[in-house]
Amino acid sequence: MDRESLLARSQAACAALSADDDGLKREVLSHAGNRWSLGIVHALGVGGRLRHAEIGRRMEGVTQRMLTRSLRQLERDGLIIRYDYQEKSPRVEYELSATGTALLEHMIPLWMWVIDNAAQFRQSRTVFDAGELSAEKGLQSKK
Amino acid sequence: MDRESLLARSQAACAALSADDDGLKREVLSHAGNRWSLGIVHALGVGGRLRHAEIGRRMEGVTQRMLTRSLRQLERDGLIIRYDYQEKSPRVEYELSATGTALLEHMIPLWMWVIDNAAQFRQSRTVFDAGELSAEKGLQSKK
DNA sequence: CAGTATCCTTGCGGATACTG
DNA sequence: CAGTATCCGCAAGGATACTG
Repeated sequence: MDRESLLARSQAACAALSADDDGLKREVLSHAGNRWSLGIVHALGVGGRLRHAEIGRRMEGVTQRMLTRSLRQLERDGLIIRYDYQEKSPRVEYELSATGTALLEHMIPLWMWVIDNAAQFRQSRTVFDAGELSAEKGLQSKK
Repeated sequence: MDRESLLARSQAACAALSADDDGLKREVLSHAGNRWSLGIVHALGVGGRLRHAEIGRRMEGVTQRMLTRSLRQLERDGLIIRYDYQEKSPRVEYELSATGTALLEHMIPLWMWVIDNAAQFRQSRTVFDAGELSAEKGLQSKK
């Protein structure tokens, strides 16, 4: 693709967006970026209404604490709804809210593209501090 | 919106996505979630090709260190391109790559929706540990 | 100007134990 | 089962000073 059309396209892309909203976007991203949030939304999107433990079962590696935390956060964000049956052997279910569903839907085109371009991202990991000082010195033993 | 169509829509939304890709999605999110990355991509989307300092000027509050870090990360991710003019009074410019532009474009519909639904997100901040123990006790003095 | 080099704070995320 | 309550490590992010 040539530079010019590239520039034109990206500017067109941004025409509708103001920098003022960056904070807002980052906030949304941080919600989804909360390590488990995205998986939970996805699980609820597929599974409908699920119990706490069932969600946990679908998410390899999550601890109870982080699951509860993430669910609470998502609830506060208005993305999911919590149903507490008030039974004495606890029974709580979660479900995507209308907002949560809409968010999920609006992410689809992005994910589709991401998956198609997976190769672009696979190799790069957040390195940051490492490599800052040793980029070509051969890696020092980590420990 | 009634529950049933909601469920149907969310399931349709997920039909194309497998859980296996969640790691990948989170990786992409984490790139964009790097506090400044999104703003940089946005700035470059609007501004075209910009110098280091010019980007810094457009991003209220960023430190040199974080700016350089984020730029390097984005470069490693293949989202931006770095042009070093090798002049003795340093002159470096950055520009969105084809991949970066495409990513930006694919995010537009999402941001449009987010902005329209800003009210949903404005109030909720990541609280996590705070409020875990005091949700309704009245907030304790922070500091 | 465009970075490095250091040092430091914050808080996310994990491990584990306990409870109604 | 669905949480709380603690404790902890580590990486992100910031502040500041210095350099080619």
